Amino acid sequence: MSEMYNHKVVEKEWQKVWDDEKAFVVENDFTKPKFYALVEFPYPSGQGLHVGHPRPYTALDIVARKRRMQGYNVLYPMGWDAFGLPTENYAIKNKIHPKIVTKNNVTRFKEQLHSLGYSFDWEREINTTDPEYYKWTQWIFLKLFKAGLAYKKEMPINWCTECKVGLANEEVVNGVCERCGAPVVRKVKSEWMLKITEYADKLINDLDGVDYIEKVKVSQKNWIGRSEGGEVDFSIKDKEDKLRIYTTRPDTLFGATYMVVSPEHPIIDKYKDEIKNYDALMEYREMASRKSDFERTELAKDKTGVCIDGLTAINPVNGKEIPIWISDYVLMSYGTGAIMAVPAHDDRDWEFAKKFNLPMIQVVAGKDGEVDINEAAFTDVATGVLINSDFLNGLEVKDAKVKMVEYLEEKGIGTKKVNFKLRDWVFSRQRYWGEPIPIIECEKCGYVPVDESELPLELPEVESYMPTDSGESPLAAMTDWVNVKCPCCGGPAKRETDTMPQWAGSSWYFLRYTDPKNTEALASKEALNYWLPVDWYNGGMEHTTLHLLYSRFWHKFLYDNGVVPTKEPYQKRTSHGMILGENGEKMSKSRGNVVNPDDIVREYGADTLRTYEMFIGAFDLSASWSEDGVKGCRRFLERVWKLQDMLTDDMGYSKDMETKMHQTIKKVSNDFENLKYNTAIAAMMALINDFYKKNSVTKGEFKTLITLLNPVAPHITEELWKIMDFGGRVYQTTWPEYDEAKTVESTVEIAVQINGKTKATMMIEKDADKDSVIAKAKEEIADKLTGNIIKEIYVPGRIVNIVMK
RNA sequence: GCUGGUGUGGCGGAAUGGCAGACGCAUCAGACUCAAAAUCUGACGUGGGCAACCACGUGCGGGUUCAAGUCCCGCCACCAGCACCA
Repeated sequence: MSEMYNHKVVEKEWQKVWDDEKAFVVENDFTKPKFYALVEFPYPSGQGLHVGHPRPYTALDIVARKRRMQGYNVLYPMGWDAFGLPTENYAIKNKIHPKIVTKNNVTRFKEQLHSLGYSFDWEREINTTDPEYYKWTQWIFLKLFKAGLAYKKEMPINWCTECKVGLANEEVVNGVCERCGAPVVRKVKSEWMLKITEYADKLINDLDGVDYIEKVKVSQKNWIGRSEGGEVDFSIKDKEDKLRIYTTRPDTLFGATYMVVSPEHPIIDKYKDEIKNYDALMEYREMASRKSDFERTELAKDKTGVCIDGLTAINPVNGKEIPIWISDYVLMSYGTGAIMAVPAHDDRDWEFAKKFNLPMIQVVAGKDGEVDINEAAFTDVATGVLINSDFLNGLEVKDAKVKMVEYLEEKGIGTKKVNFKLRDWVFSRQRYWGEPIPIIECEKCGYVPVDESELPLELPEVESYMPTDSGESPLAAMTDWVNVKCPCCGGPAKRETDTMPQWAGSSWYFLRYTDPKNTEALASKEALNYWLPVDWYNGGMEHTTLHLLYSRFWHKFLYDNGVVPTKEPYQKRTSHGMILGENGEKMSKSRGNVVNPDDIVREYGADTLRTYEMFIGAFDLSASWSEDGVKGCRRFLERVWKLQDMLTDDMGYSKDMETKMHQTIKKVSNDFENLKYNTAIAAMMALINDFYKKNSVTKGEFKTLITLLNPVAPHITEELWKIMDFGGRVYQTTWPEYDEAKTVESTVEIAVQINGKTKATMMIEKDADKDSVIAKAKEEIADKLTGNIIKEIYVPGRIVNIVMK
């Protein structure tokens, strides 16, 4: 009898062997086919690893291990996205330097990951807070600056009242801070911005060439928000100036009955003296600016506004005079900050017109059926036909749009125009624990980049990391560090004291893994040419419009500057679902449903945890934790272990198992590549159930099973391999092959149906001809063939269906 | 409101248009045991029947098809993301 399986001993033992043998250290051997698998590197928080982390890590570890066995040179690296607020806050609270906090957290995380037996190449470990790493983050920033894509701007920013830091639009969720949940208010500050909008078109178009799961592509496209329309100039009565608007519905121009400009629109100040109700407008503007984003959206249902008394616009297509209003539903930051209002065909304009009793003109009719614009705006572009619109009458909406734009261009009063929702990236953070922005501000020379030779510009040691209410970074108090000579003119100058956001270091980390110790460049050309693009990148959906978009932007910029060889960083992107608590709710301390992976590893073993997380359900859907499920997976591994006691010496497959073996190899091989880990494991469970039924397994069958299972449960399978004396290691063996011909049974059971309902089953030779199968089927159900047979259907190897009346 | 996704036993979940419920969990029974646990074996959608068998079953209502969980049309519920973007 075999000994009991002791995961504590076995797992430690093999983790040490893999380390000693440098089993997963990858060389830049450019002659072998490469496979670059990437998972999002974690933020090393004080809480340690969560059971959610192993799900994606195990999934790609399985693929990485399998691909190695298939002869690929596999890069599967890991590192630390270690700048960030929680570390800084912890440091402030406990008066420990963030550097030390980070180091401790990284040590803990690394031990935990190590205990799970991942095949990461730890010699390529990177850390975004390492000056040798962030030297290149700063280098990329300087390149962006020199290319005019980094600029400083006075702007209202999203200010988190709790973190005391400016946030990117993407970090504000429902008007509160994504991280701490405190309200976000507007605050005007001078901030570094990155012109991601310059790449808006490429970021959308190049999605066509990559293999991302559909929902990621869709949400990136929605976030970038490309819309096609036109800009039109409306004259202002008795004035030189024109009021330019943006619209996606140029076809409805004849239906414009008033205009609305944003409360901040410059036209108001320009004609201050002629506007009779200027004070009222100012009051409205003041009120609008005081509202937080949250309040603005909360109050969205109720439209507010003031009519400008003293200015009148003229509709350029029919010369009609129409009033100009201000309202906060028109945003200065999108389009031109002014719109033409067509209440009959736009929901927002309709609400506004209803509230202020403004006229409506219907210019689009339903193709068939009446449309009552007094009930609601008619916005259906698919079926609408133009009316009351002079030369557009009778045209469908899409043709009318084209014709109107042609007309406007011809008359010189408008042009075709594409707009995006995407805004430039707010890149400044008023914090200590981030990459210093390598810029010096000189009164004479303006913003001067730090010379490349001085990189990395290291974070100075400061006394206090406390953020300030004034909105300045803690670095601002470091006068020795701040006051420098201008590299340009030698005069007195000051360093930038804002730091970069956490997204900076993670925007290019996958490049560094290809050549992590390079001191001359962020990575060598050879390494980049060989390894890029990342073949398979898995990460959370929550990063779709943040990290994923930002890193694609940086990569495209680097591509345009000849630094990287591919347009896109990632060839394939998948996303895992969340792991919920036993009660089906999100795991959190306050809900008391948190499972600690260390406990599971201690009690059941890493292999069990890995197997369970892969078996739990469809990879992309969220799944609830179940300790009973964990036990079931442990039981499965023990059943594999105990197969040792039913071995026969045969190194091949037994005759009755041959088909099943080939089927299983095929299923497992395919499922591992297609995120169907649960069914791959189910297939292996079914296989060993067969061995148990026979109480017998050949050495050949066992060897194949061990190899197939190895990517999921690497420790127990290495141990079994050693006990069996199969030679070498599982990780060095080759992946089993299957013979397609042998995956098909020679005799198969098929169903016999009458009118689609199964009445019997029977065994047939797989290549028996139709007539004999049907004849046999009729015999099988002879007593039930009571009516007239209309049709006889035979789907080879599947089913016979007799259609009867 | 818009976009995407999901809906199948007591539970987690399987099913290239071809025998719905693989695999696992829980439950029940048997074997082993003085006993329990563990382990092994078996049963396990619902209703009816001693039975062989019959009927009904994949959120709801229609449709296509010899055949629908799967395809089409119309709904409902839940989850996620976006949301005054003209």
